[in-house]
Amino acid sequence: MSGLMFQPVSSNVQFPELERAVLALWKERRIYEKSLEQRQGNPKFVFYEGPPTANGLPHPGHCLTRAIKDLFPRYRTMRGYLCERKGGWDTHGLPVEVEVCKELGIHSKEEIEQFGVEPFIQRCQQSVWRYMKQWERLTERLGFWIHLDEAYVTYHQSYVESVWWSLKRLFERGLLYQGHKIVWWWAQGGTALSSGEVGQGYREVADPSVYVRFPLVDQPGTSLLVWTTTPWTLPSNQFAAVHPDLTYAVVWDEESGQRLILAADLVPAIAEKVKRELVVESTLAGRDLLGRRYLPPFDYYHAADGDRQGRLRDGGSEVIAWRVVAADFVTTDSGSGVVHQAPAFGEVDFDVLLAEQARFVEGQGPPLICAVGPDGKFTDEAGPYRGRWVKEADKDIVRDLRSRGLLYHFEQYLHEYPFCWRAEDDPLIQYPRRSWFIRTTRFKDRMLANNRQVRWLPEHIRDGRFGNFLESNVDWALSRERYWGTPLPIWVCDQTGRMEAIDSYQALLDKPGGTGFDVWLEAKAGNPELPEDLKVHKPYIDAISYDSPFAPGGRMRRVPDVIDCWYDSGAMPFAQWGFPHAGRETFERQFPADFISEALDQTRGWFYSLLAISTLLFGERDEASEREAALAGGAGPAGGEAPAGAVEESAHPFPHPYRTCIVLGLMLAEWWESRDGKQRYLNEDEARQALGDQLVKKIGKMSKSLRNYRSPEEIFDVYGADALRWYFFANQPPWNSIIYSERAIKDSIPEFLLRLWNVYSFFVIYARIDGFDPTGGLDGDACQLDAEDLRRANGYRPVSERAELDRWVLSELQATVAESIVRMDAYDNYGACARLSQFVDGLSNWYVRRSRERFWSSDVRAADKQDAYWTLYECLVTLSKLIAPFTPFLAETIWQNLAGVFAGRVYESVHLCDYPLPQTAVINQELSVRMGLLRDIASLGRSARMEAKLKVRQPLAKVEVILADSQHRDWLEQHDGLLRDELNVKQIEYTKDAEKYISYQVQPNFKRLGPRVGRLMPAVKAALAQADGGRLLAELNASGQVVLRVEEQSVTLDTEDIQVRLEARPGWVAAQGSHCVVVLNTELSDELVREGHANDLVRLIQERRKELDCQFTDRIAVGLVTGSEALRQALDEHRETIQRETLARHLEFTALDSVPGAMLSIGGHAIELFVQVVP
RNA sequence: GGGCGCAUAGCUCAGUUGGUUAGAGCGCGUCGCUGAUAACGACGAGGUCCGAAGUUCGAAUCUUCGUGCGCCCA
Repeated sequence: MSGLMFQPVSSNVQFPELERAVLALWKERRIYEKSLEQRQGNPKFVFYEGPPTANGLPHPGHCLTRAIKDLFPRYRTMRGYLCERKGGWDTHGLPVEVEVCKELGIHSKEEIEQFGVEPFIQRCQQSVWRYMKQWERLTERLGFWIHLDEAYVTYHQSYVESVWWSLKRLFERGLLYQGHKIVWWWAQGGTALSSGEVGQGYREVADPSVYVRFPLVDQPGTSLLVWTTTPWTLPSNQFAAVHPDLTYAVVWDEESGQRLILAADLVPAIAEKVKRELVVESTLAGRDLLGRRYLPPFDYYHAADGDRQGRLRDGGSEVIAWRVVAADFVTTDSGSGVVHQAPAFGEVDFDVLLAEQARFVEGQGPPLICAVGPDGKFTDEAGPYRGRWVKEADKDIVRDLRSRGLLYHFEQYLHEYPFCWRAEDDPLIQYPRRSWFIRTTRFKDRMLANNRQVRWLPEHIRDGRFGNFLESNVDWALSRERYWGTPLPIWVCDQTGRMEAIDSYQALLDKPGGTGFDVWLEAKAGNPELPEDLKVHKPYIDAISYDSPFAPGGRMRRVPDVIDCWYDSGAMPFAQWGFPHAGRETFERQFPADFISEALDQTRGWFYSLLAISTLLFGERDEASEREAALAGGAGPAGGEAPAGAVEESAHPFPHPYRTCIVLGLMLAEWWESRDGKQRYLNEDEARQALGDQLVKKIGKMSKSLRNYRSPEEIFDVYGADALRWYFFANQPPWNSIIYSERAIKDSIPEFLLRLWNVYSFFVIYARIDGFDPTGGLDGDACQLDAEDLRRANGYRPVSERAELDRWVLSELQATVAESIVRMDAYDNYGACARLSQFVDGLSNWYVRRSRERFWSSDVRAADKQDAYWTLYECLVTLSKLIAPFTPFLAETIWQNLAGVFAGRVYESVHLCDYPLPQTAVINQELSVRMGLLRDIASLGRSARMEAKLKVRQPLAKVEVILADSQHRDWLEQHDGLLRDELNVKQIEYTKDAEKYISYQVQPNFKRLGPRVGRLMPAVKAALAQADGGRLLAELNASGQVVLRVEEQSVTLDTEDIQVRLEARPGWVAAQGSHCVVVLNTELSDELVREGHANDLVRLIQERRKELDCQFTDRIAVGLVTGSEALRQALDEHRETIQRETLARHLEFTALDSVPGAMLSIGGHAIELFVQVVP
């Protein structure tokens, strides 16, 4: 015996307090580290951390991600895998620059340059960690075990050089190229905006809406009628687009004396606009217009190139521009059905240009025309408009068109248009920028093949959102004209324009004639605090140049761009280890990931960047693609350098870089506000108090500015991390959108945590009273307190020798173990939680409830009592392991106490234990069914009592139970003690022939009969319903089958082909369930009534004990004064029971002088009750 | 405009391969229990399973169309 006792358990549990103690324990004993050390050499479970940006406060959504990211690694670790968890931080990108700009009170790139790129990126580097402490605190408090101190950081030199290596590989294989990209451009600031930023800046504005005539070259007097809302793009016009399948009309406009061509469907609308009749002369298909030449409204380019022809790839030649082309995006929703194309200022227009260029022999197609400079002002090529800000020139352009008779109609047009979110008076324009691209489109099929191997949860992501996204893949626009990011490692020869990629700082140092390294060295000398990692960043890296290998005297200088920070994050599988410059082995070991998880918004973010980069770099070998890649390499900008031989080494079979990906739903906020929306509350009660009924419940996006959610810290402090975790895991599959509802989080406490706590507390209270000691006889190492270990202890009897209830609950326990494993192996935390919850409910509301008396029994040594302790102990210890990945704090608290009595002979933390394996021999399916039936009967009995208004304290003489199926009857009869007790009746009778109480309704077993009788089903159903159920059953029981005549056919049914329902006949106090009917005998004898009175008194005394704050073991004296002789006799008759139940040493029918009495009533008789604690 | 998803009780959500009494929690009502109790438990009321059409002996579940909402893209 250890001599140790379980620590007393507070019934007033404060989970947050317990959790803080657990955190301290983990830290002090290095439990997380030990959980890894213990699994060294075991199979790997590879987890990748999707790097959060520490450039903002963590919010509740991050709690969900981090909770799920903790759950499965914890689970797998307990299952014996080695799951290393390396943290990571995403540190580059525009958001960081914006943060710093805010701090400096500046906006534009110009201002950044004035401030100085060097101090700017130094500030970016410092800014990144601003919220680090909060992130770390949240991570730890939530119980997310991950190595933060060894986290990868995307701006670190080793990380950047890994990224460089990968880009060099792509470059050398011809997969990195320069092209144009049409971006939303903030001309005043000289920068492109991300789609997120653009989305923030939409406002409704009035813009000109103009209908312009484009006269046809070969048909004087006839014009295309072209619509645009951006007149300033007209000088850069290159084409007019029609839909080939639309019908176009040639109309005669009397007033202008012109023929116009426009979509036939739009003729009435246009006629109404110009308020005159347009006579349709003829119609033609859009395709018939293709190739027709027109005169653009401005001839700045047309004057020189209007007749220029180019050779086509397919032979022949064509004019390069100013003709009608086909485009699918043309509709008749608005405009004229003929669309002005200025490829420089619209993405779809640009695609049209690319398609046109592709038709021509290289170099002979249409160039990109752009009469606007990056400052948003017209260039010299735009004649009189040169130097004018485009939006301001609109008016003059319209005036000009009108004066030349080209303007057909003008109006104002209200629409949403984006403005710069940092300078709200500045409209954005679409504008072409030189940009670097990764040729991902060439790998579309391989990405799709890779994607098909990934296990997506939910499954529809694979072929749905993500699959579709891959299908519509466009080349990855990689470069950013910004400052704080991984520099694009391309150096260009200033003589020949030829380029090469660099994969490390050392490679630069090794280059002949290298200069510019001193810029960094001087900066470092001036400020020794500067992190070494900054030397691979702008502006230091830009200073480095070296001798060109391509031309004598030429110098190699870096392109100015940095890269998209999504590329950084997608490179993490190898870059986190510095691969291939370092960490080769680790990378091979930790690739691919078994499991990743992020929210849905990462579909086009991290999920894509990971898959794309991985497929391009490590894709399966496939000869066709290799050939293609080699070919592309030949056409690449470096000019035909053969790819280095590294791909073959690192080809991996799909899927990679992740095998399983849980896509989490978005998290929504819940709040209440006044009808006018001015007052906002996070809590319904508060809202109700302030607003009365004038409140509106809102569910919507979380918003920092609305402050419509509570901070995670507050939730932790009030309810605890386990409550939040359980809410996340148990309330919905993780991919559903989830409402961050304080109420719901709070509710997860009584539903699960508190219920389990109460069972645990119950156990400890009695174990302490009775001195139950599991360590007795259990010498040596008790390991993790498995059944194997416990078996050796004194008083632990084989399960088969224990009471039915014990065998039942242990069977349920093992079934729960089995199912939890199946579910969790399938990443189904929701299903696992449901099963765990169901078990705890059974444990609390059936096992403990029905076992109470065993724990109260005064015979401490009795085997039955010992069995009860062992059973409950095993359930709780096993549960603490089962719930450990879900609610690690509660699990640890329970383990520390229940296993703590072994003082050093068991694992020091539940998180070092193995996840339990099911003892299948203990699972008893039949017992489970039978106990279920028993509980059903109990429930029906209570229902019937309720209906008859007979409270449970009033004993009844008898209930009768009629079963639809007699299969389990014998067993039920033998085990009716539980039921008698639960229903408080003297006798339970299973009536065989019960036609007195019920009628039988026979229904077909649809599932079984469906395939056999098919169309006859309704007739069979009717025939069965009409038949005399009792006779039918009797026949079936006698002969095993029955023949039915239905629609001239005979159908033979056996016992399995039917389902019997029972219906209680009216006139009885009864309740019917699907399998049985319970009938109550409501006759009350005097004797029963007297017993009821005694029960009433017991309850009154217990209540009094509680008021007096009695200890569970306190003995009392009871005094009773009543004027009713009948009541006095009744109580006297049961005095033994009363005294036993209430631990009353004395019970006298006199007042106790030393304490005040309480005036009460039993069965309508007044009684005064005195209770006093006695020593 | 396209893609994906969602729509089930007053609220938040489950619902296995289609099988005939559609579930849980909260809230509400009634009652009970209290020697586990910031409690807990039982019982009850509460459903056109968004609408329409179809497939089928049978549809919340499968198909098509529509409506509304959300997300992503244009």
